Amino acid sequence: MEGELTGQSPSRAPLRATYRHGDLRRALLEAGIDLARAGGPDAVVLREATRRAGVAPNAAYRHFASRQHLLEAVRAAALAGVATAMEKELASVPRARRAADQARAGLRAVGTGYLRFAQEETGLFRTGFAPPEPIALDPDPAKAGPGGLNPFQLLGAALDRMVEAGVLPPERRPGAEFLAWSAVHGLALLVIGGPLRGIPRAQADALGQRLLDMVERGI
Amino acid sequence: MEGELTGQSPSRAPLRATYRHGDLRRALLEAGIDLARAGGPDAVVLREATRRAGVAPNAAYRHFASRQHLLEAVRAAALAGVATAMEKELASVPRARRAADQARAGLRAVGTGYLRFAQEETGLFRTGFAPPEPIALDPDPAKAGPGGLNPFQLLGAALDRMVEAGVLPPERRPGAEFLAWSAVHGLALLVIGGPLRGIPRAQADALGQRLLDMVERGI
DNA sequence: TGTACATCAGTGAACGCGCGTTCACTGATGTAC
DNA sequence: TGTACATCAGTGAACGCGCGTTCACTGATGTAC
Repeated sequence: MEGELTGQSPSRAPLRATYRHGDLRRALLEAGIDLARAGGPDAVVLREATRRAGVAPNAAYRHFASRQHLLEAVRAAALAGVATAMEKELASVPRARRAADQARAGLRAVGTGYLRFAQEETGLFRTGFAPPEPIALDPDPAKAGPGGLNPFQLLGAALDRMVEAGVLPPERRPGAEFLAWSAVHGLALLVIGGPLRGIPRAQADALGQRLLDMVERGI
Repeated sequence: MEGELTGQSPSRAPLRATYRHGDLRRALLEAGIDLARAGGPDAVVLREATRRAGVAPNAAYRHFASRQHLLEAVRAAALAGVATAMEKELASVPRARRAADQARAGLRAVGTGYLRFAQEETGLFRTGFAPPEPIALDPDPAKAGPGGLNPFQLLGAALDRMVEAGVLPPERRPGAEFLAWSAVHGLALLVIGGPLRGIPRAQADALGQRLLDMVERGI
């Protein structure tokens, strides 16, 4: 190996002054996230992650039992990113006079955050929701945003608030998250990899709002 | 190579009496479809297709310029399958008295066919709509059902009939296919690879109908 | 009807690829005395 | 405060894998004469 401990490794590895890395787990995870960001789930490659961390390929096994485990950690981070985008959108909702308007705006914000993340972080989004592995949205904190809720929980909470505000009849509440989620998820995919790929951002956003109109009216 | 020309090749290759195969292109395409059916797009592997056709690996290059071209042909077949499922559902719609009901039932049928195909032919569905390649729904006849229309065109036609029947205001028609498609596409993915994976068929169908209610009401 | 020949579908062997993963190891670290 | 030692994070080399693809070839077919 050229570059020994202190030298530069072949590809964009950070300098390292010591034999020990210091925080290899984090470094690998972050390399994995970068890879996913740029190329989606298939781009999350163990060897490349170790290369970027400036470490031998097998060093990864001190921190992840297999490539699959690294990928899982990256997916959790991606979902946390979705949650964070939703929370950000929620936080920017202006305070409404009527509770009904407030609740509706909340659901919109959740959907908008989801769509925004899909568009701005396509690779991560695809990694978070990559088939064929099932999407597991358990309450794992690794999948949550700063507020502690994961994307699915944020959506559920928004719907709960709609029921409380009297905008959504309680008998329609059960399962409603799947209807809303379906619509938004589908549009996200059509925009990032479907026939709508590459349409101007403004147009995509307009379509997103129209879709949210449909959900609000039809749910 | 064991088995020479007339013998059996290693894995499930059909007997072959002659040096020439006869219809290798079709055989490879069908092997590719079987592979996609069982394992999605990544399972469409050139070497395995040739194995199944009982032919040397490089023989494929007489008929497909590369693995990508074979995959493209398989994807077209998958989309044609979606169109066929839609047409089948459309054909089973009972004749309604009012044009409005008829038009609404048509849109429902299109959506139902789509969801049914996703559930019954998951691997092919995923192949048809696999990222990261963009979904290209041009009027290629290879992507059409027996009626000559591809899935996107069938959806558009159903929406046109809704406008004619006065169920959908004409000013809402432009872009409406993307709203409807988003909802149905999203649900399909949640059911085949998402948190709804593995729910009982009846329940999935019920959710599908509820989703179509939402679309009908909200579009 | 028979023969020579061009065509081109399929053969057989080989390539380089990067991957995930295993092995026996080495050397930095922090802790117990 | 100094030293011996256990721990275990990272090393270096190697593996087998199946893949897509290229090469120079061979032999079945149909066509022109």
